[in-house]
Amino acid sequence: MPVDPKVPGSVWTRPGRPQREQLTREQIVAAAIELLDAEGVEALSMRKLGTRLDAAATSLYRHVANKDELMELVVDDIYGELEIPVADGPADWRAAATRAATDLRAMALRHPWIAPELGQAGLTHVGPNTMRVSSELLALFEAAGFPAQEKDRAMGTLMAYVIGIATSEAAYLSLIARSGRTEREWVADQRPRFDAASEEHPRLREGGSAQQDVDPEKIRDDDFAYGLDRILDGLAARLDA
Amino acid sequence: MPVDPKVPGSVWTRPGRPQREQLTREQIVAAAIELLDAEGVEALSMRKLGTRLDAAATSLYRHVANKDELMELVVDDIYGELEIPVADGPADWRAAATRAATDLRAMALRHPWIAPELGQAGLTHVGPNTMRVSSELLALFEAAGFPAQEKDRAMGTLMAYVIGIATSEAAYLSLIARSGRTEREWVADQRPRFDAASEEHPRLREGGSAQQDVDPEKIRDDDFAYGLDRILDGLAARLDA
DNA sequence: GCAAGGCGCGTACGGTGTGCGCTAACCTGA
DNA sequence: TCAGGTTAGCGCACACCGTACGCGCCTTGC
Repeated sequence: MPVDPKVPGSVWTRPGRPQREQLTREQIVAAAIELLDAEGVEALSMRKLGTRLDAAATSLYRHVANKDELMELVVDDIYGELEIPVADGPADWRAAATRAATDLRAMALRHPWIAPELGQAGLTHVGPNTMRVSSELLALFEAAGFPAQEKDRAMGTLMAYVIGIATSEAAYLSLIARSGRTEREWVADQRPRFDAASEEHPRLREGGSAQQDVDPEKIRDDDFAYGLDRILDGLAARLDA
Repeated sequence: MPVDPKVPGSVWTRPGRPQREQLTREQIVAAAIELLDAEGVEALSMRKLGTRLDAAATSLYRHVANKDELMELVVDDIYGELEIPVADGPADWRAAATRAATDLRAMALRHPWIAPELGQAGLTHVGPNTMRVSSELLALFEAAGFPAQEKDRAMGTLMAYVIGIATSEAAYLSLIARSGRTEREWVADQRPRFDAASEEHPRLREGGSAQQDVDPEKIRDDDFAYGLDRILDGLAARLDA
């Protein structure tokens, strides 16, 4: 006696509201982000997303053209988390750029699945948040004193660095997360395998063994800061010339 | 009267050699690279790959644990295309680093599907070519004069930049390739849409409109070289200090 | 009160990665 | 030379995937 097949329109089964409140784009994007954060990019399927919203998979297509477009919306939504500082002039440019780059990396590590998508978002995604962030970053380099032909390149350099490093870190962290261990445990577990494999490439070992007892998360933070400083040094030198 | 179902062992149907020459890992990897170069990463399926090798999809699993492992092998194979120059000392370090970075970018643009994978190949992939390249790059930074604790970081900075920029470029070029136009045509086609979308972000337009008639490929080359020079400037400054 | 349009959904199609167990060919040792 | 064990290729099947299509309900505008 399945009641499921939806009896016509009995007032009793329909609680005033349309029984199934409207699906919205915002809802869908938000649920997709939840799912992505919780289970990663390969776990996101239209069916699972539908289930999470108490809807059929195909219902989503009324609000989103296809899965690729959904990912574009999702990426743009995440860009909304970013607040790019305003530089008042060359004096505080460097601090502002450091903060912007640090925030961008932090954003990518909060949502590790986003890193590979970030690279693709340059010219091809034109969502409002993506464009706002680009524009604000450009303003930052403009305030720094970069001439019109160079501010794009300077921004591109910084962005490429952050995206590159975040992609690597995110992949590494996802791997660890899937293994169910903490980062420290994982590093310790992998050492023998790593040592054995690097037997004929002794150079690969040196760096790591020196700081065997340092918190791996701090190492990553410091590595990022090191590269960022070098790049800002290089850009600053260009400004002075 | 289908002869297909493999008559027992008649000497006539079996031409001395085992009728179906052995599948090998190398063959599979080579065919996968062909397929990836020709049709991109989302077109690579075990079934298609099997067809290309006149084999059933499941036969591949005798030589490769799963698709992810296949991709690891493929990435390492591509790394084999790289030849990292040797730096004899601080004097020619910069030229060597420039060549290594340029070659790495060229490799990624020859095989656009590889860029997103590159980021993930850091610590998690330990193939022979990947490790050789890492080791040779480290040697390069060592010859430059970076102390032991810093050469890893210096290398990481450069690699992150190249991977970041190559990921963006590869995504952009793949998009264009799928559209069937040349890069120049595509850029021209997109301009109206781009202008409209950037109406409220005028800064986004400036950079592009100045060099409207320059070959877009040259622009990308120059942009890459610009960032590379800034980063090497920053690293060199560190060496001097 | 009625027509029209939007929306959710069931069904279905053509794909995907890959586990399982069969068969036939090969290699080994006696 | 032959028996036995090991291996490689394969057909089948399963559980999933993205998404096109068309039905029927509900809401809205008149």
